Amino acid sequence: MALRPISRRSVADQVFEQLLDDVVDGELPVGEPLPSERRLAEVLGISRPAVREALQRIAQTGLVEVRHGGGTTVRDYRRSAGLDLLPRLLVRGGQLNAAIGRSIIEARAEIGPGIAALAAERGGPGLADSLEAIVTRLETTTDPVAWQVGALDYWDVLVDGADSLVFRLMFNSLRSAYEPVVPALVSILADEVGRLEPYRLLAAAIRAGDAPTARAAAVHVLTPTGDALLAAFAAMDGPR
Amino acid sequence: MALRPISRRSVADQVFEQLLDDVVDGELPVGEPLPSERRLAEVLGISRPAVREALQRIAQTGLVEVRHGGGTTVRDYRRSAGLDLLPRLLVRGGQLNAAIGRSIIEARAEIGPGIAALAAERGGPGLADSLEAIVTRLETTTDPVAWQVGALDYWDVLVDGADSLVFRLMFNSLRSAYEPVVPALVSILADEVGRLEPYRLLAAAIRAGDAPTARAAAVHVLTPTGDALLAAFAAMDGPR
DNA sequence: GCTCGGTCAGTGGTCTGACCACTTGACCAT
DNA sequence: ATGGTCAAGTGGTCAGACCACTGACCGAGC
Repeated sequence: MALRPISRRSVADQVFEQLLDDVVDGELPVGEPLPSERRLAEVLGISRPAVREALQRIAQTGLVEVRHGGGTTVRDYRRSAGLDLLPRLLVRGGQLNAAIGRSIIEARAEIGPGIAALAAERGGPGLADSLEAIVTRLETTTDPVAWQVGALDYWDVLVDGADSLVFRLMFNSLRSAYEPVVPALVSILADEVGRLEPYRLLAAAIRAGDAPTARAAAVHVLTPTGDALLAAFAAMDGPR
Repeated sequence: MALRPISRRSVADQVFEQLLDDVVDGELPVGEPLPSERRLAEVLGISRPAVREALQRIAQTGLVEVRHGGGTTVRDYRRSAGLDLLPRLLVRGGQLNAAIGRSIIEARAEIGPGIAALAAERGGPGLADSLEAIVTRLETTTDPVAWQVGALDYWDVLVDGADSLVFRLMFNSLRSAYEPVVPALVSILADEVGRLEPYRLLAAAIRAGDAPTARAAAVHVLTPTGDALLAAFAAMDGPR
């Protein structure tokens, strides 16, 4: 008997997601005033506090602007939203958005080497030890999903070593977008599972404190999976 | 007569900021359960819905975890918060945090050239036109704050040209952290105002569709101000 | 002695209905 | 044209109540 956990979204959660979708899909055009809180509560058949909680969260995300006495208006999320929105954009309605995925891979390819270089300058041998410990753990990991998550842990440690809060927060945002879709992507990445050599080389460069080499090694860590994913996303998009 | 707009924070806003500060400062240790909503409402002398709105926003930011029936616990914001937290970290209690500032400059130096390269590949002459229009506008700008904001507009357009949603959202987060502190930093950047040549060269590389040159040009755009700010931040930190 | 299944206090989730504070626009007096 | 007044509609806040859930406790049963 294979039971699945019951999902029990709170009312405010559902309103939040519904509003988010409507804004991102453009069903609520930019500049458009939202229905009043009372009206939303009435239409949705819920209480006003529930509407407000959802609305405040939407505002926190930068998708709408709430003005006391002046109504609530839709903002252009491309201009006003932050990176925290990314997870919700990558997968919406259970579907994975290929264009967003492509963008993530591009950004990762650009940022990853920089993180590796900083980590090489600041990490020291202790960091290299931690990285190699993860590589050793990956050696005995056969489940491909667990392997990918382990690779994320490798980067997690690396980002810590870079000692840069901005990169840390960026990584958090990217990770929380990427991690949930790993199971869906794992078949694409099957060939990469077990390729530990690039990770070892990167750890060695970190140990040596050699930033340029670390930068180059990071490229070799990222490129194979990046290319595989880009190809898959291109296929998903279909011939345009 | 120089009038300043009246700031009129809502109750929920104040609770939000107070909780955020307490979490970031570590006054509420990670893993610690928060007081219950009822208790918070009582202690703060406000209603429970107001507490809840603040709490939901804090949870949206990733600083706490709320479990139905199980209380609310503090999370490690370095692991769970996203880049949206950055503006609130850079300036807190009216004070500018030098370590965060340094981190922002580092990240900008790493990401900016990548954006320029992508923009060169994808932008085309139209993008170069827009960029040069901004440069022309900057020529006649004497107010240093306005000049810095104009420079941000330049990057805004450039990011659009890169056609990457991830970089777009990153830029939004960085900009909303940086822009509010421009007035405070403008004296440090006084020497840079009017240095338009790097911006012109970058626009030219974009027009030529020459990604490597654009990347190098971006470095020359970013380095002078970056170095000046890093020096200033180091001075703020004092001799360690 | 151990596990299982209730029980219950405390927590977050939701609702109702009321009032306050603010913005907006129309209208009016100056 | 300017500024004052007012009413309608909006978001902000409050109080109190009830529902749904978690976690710890505890006794019955093996």
